[in-house]
Amino acid sequence: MADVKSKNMAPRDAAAIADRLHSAAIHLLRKLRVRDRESGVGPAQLSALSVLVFGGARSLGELADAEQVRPPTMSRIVAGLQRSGLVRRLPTEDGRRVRLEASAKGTKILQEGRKRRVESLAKALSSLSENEQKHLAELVDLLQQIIPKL
Amino acid sequence: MADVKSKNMAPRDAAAIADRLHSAAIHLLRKLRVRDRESGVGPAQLSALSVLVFGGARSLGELADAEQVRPPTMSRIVAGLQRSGLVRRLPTEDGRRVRLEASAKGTKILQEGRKRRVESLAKALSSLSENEQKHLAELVDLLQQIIPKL
DNA sequence: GAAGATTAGTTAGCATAGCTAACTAAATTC
DNA sequence: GAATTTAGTTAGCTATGCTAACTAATCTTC
Repeated sequence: MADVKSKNMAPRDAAAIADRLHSAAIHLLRKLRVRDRESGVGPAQLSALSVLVFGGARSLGELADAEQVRPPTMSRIVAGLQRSGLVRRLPTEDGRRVRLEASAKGTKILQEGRKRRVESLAKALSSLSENEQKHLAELVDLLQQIIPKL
Repeated sequence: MADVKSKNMAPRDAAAIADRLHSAAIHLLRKLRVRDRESGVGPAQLSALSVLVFGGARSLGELADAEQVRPPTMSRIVAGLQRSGLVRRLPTEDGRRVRLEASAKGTKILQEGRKRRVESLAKALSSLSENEQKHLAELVDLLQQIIPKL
């Protein structure tokens, strides 16, 4: 097919994509939540923990920025993580700041959750062709590229 | 040019994909939430309303299934929608069931939200190439295929 | 170096949303 | 007609989001 550069994304297609992407994200998370609940850690806590585990230690404000929530919200999320022994707070030279880092237990719990998600995803992916599976992997890159621009 | 990194999906990459998809969905929704808040309707209410607007009227239990939440949760979501005049409840032949349908106001609010999301998405998409934009639409197709299998 | 301004984080208080358990009311089954 | 099943609600818990207002530490400014 002579598909060409002139084929632009018509405005009405953008609307459909936006709606479907929105809806897909909501329902994807609802499904994954089922498995994540096995960890006994809430979704916001799990996501914040994942930043610390994969991205390294940082301050509360930095973590709030990374998670796109307000400081009071992150303050409570971290309090929960600390109460469960998944995160440690260490003092810094700047007496106002705290340094947050994942504990061994926190790292372990996160990796177990990761394993469960991979299981679920692998099962779901098995309904797609090899090609589609590889394609999906590439497409997640695109999603990650546009999120910071939203 | 600027083509997505073409790497194979080795088994160990499945973990990375699962994590990134999970994280991308979380952060996508956090971004969209900012715009959605302008509607004055919460995310769960907005999503349920969208099912009624685009999918048509149905019972509370059916709506709960579509949204993958428990009946008590949907009961409260619908109560909020009704309180705001976005949804109507009508009796059915089966006295236990209710028929839920979006009101004109509900439909209008949803479409305004859709417009805002499209604006945001279109802006973000503008940083991608033509080709990448088309690919993103395919990603949504794949996501919609795998979500029911999760 | 003290007064004031800024910055980091917490506390308080409100709303939404998720769950389970236990209830009411209607329909179906026996 | 009694018992069971089904649809939805109510009550009560937890987690997450917000803003406003606070404390404490640091930085600025004179």
